[in-house]
This record gives sequence, structure tokens and C-alpha cells, in this order.
Amino acid sequence: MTGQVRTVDGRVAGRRGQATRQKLLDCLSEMLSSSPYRDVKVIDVARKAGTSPATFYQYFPDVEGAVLEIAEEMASEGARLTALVEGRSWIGKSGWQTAEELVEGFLDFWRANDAILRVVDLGAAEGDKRFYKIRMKILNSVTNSLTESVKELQSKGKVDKDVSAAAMAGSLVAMLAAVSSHQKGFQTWGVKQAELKPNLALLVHLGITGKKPTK
Amino acid sequence: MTGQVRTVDGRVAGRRGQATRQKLLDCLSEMLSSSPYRDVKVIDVARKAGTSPATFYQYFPDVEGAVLEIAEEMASEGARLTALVEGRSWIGKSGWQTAEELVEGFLDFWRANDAILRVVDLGAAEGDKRFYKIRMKILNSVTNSLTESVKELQSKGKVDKDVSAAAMAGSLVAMLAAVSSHQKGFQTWGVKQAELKPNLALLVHLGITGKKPTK
DNA sequence: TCGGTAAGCTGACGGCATGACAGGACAAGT
DNA sequence: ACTTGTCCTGTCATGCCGTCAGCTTACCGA
Repeated sequence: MTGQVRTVDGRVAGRRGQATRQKLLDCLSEMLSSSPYRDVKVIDVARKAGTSPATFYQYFPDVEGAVLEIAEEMASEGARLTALVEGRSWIGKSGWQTAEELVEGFLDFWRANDAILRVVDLGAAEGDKRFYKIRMKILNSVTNSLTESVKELQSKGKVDKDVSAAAMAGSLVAMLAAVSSHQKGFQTWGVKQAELKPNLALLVHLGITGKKPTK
Repeated sequence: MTGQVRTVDGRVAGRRGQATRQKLLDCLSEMLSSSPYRDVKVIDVARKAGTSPATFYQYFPDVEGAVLEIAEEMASEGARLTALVEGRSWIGKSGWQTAEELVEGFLDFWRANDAILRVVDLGAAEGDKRFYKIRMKILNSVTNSLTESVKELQSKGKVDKDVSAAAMAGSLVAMLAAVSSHQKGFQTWGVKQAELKPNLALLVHLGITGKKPTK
């Protein structure tokens, strides 16, 4: 599937090369966490990795290219978010639990990858299809499952037919993503995590089932 | 309030100077719409404005500084968003109308300023307090009004007491902002604007009142 | 053991953006 | 016309970008 890892000039990377490549990715990741995206320079990444800029360009076309690589990896990892929805019940107490766990899992994932995710978000918002695709890959895993949940509830007559399942799922997921990326912001503003989570869960439950949860 | 406009080296800007300054801001604004933030260079902005890089640095410390200026202006303009909530009713049919108009107004504002807003979002997410403050200024105008609405409904016993008004308002506003910045994304993905808006309005109504709207 | 071959790395270079300065152009009042 | 203060730009040192040729290192088969 992934095929062989190749350098920019076409050679196949061996053990040592892959290690260097990975080290560069790791350092870039770190830099993204500690300084503004706009100010991340190739030379800094290279220095941090104990190598030269030329080496960086051997493995990646530019900073953006390397970021895409990191993002791709994260997206694969993010596929596990599906498990937060798939096969879960939205009825009664277990419905509330599903909502709570979805929120919990989502926020955790976002916090763990916030630096790279905000760059992906920017790229997507700027219209770059590659970043957009990655963002989709992550969000779709949840969105699709949620869409199915809504449709199922609709077929049972438990949710109004005029609700667009896809739009509802998409909006909820966008909300989760947005709140996640501004978690620190909420705190500064005086809203505590402990308050935030139940409220998000409530909104998710309301959106999916149309009803207040029974706790 | 605004005081006098000053150059970086402390002189007061006259008529001509202010015009040049404004032209630079306009050109920067345009560039932000057409190319990735990371690739916006001072020299390009200057060229577009028919002047030299040195002139740019006379009025702004760097690109970021100029962006902050544009953002500040937009934030002032955005204060009018308060009108979308303040003094509106959340009861019965007019409640549904309030929700619809809030969504409509919010999406419009975001679409009109998407380029600058995504830079503000990035800056805020990266922890830059100046950007964060501007984001607050815009969102607070709506968030505070919504928080009041929820509290009012709570005092009338129409909404559960255990809902944190601030967290709910904040989450909803974050959702609106997020969906707005990825409007194009939704379309590409197959969700039409026409479906999106009612669903957002539904979520807002559910979140604020806890009930389904009567249309 | 010993080349041979391909992988891996870097010094060096032209090109371009940055940011500072000093000096010239310009407008307005006297 | 002269002065004054604003406004703009040519120029320069500095530093990053992105590429190339060429050197070093590791692996492998004879």
C-alpha cells in the first residue's frame, strides 16, 4: 500500500535514511507546537535535527510537504475515532453515555494533536485540497457514523424526517473540532473543562436524537 | 480613542501618508484572499500597492502587525452582530425566526471576511493573545447576548438549571464560526447551503431553549 | 579481503526577502 | 523663494531558500 519511501530525487530510502527522515518529521512537529506556523523555517528544523537544510530537501519538497506527511500519519491514527460512535446506542441512559464518550474522545484526540491540526485546518480553509482531504479523512470517520445513526433514528420515526442527517452530523462534528482547537481559549475566558464537556454532550445528544438526554 | 496614526519611527502620518497606509492594508487584504498566509511576502504587497518594501516597514513592524490592524477594523465592524440576538425573543415562532436570522447573519459576516478571519483563528489557536483578544471581541458580542438569553430562560424555569449558560453559548458560537469557515468544504462534500442553514438554526434553538422549534 | 555501487550527507552558491538608514522629493505655510 | 516637516525610495548587510556537485558511508557479491 504505502510502497517504498523515496527521496525527492528518486532514490529508495534505507534504514538510516528513514531514521533521518523521521527525525526531521519529529523535530518539525515539535517546532509547530512551539512557534507560529509562519515562522517555522527549514533551517531551524534541520539544525534541531542535527543535520543540514540540504538533507531536509532530500526528503521533502518544502515545509508544507513535510507537514502533509505528519498530518497523513495522524489521520490514519484518527480513524479509530469511528469506534466512538459505531455500534453505540442513542437510546435512554446509554445514549447519554455515547454522547459523553464521543465528546471525551474527540477532545482528547484534538488536544493530543493540536499543533498539526490547526495547520491542517488553515490549509483546508485556504482551499488546499490536500489538506482538505486529510481533514475529511479524520472527520468523516465520525461524521459518517453519526449520519448513519441519525438516518437509523429517522427510519424508526424517532427523529423528524426533514432533518438533513449529513448536515446535522457535519455541524456537530465541526462544533467539536472548533471547541477542541480553542480549548485553552475557553479556559482563559472563564469556562471550565468540567462545564464544557457536559454541555457539548448535551448538544450532541439534542442534535442527534432531538431530545433531552435521560441521565 | 484611536488617537493619531503614527509611523513606526514615531512621526504622525498626514493625509497622503494615511492614504498610502490604507492602500497597503487593502492590498494585503487582497493577497490574503488569494494566496496562503504563509506565502504572503512584504515585497508582493508593496509591489501591488505600487510602492516599495521600505514604505511598508514605515507603517507596520511586519506582516503580522498589519494583519492585526485589518483584524481590529473588522472586529469593530463585527460588533453589529450583537443586534442579531439582543432584544430578540426565543419563544414560539419568533424564537425560530431569531435562530434563523442569527445563523444567516453570522454566516454572511464570516463569508465576507473569511480570509482575515482564518488568520485570526490561527493566531488565536497558536496562543497569540493579541489575536485571541480580537477573536473574543467578535464572538463575545454574540456569546454574551446568548448567555444572557439562556440565563433569562433559566430564571423563568424554562431551561434546566444545570446548563452552564456560558459554555452553551460559547459552544454554539464556536460551531457557527467553524461551519462558516468551512462553508466551501461542506459544499464540496455534498451538503448544500440550503440544508445547512436550517440545521444550524435547529441546533441553536435546541441549545438555547432545550426544545424543538415551532415553525 | 576488496572493489563496486548506491545511499546518505553537506559545503557552497545564486537568488530573493528582510529590515534599517540616510537622503532626496514633495506639500504647505511664511 | 525659503523653511519645515512629511513622505518615499535606493541601497546595503544579513539571513533563509532551494539546488548541485561531490564527498563519505554502508552494503554486497566475488
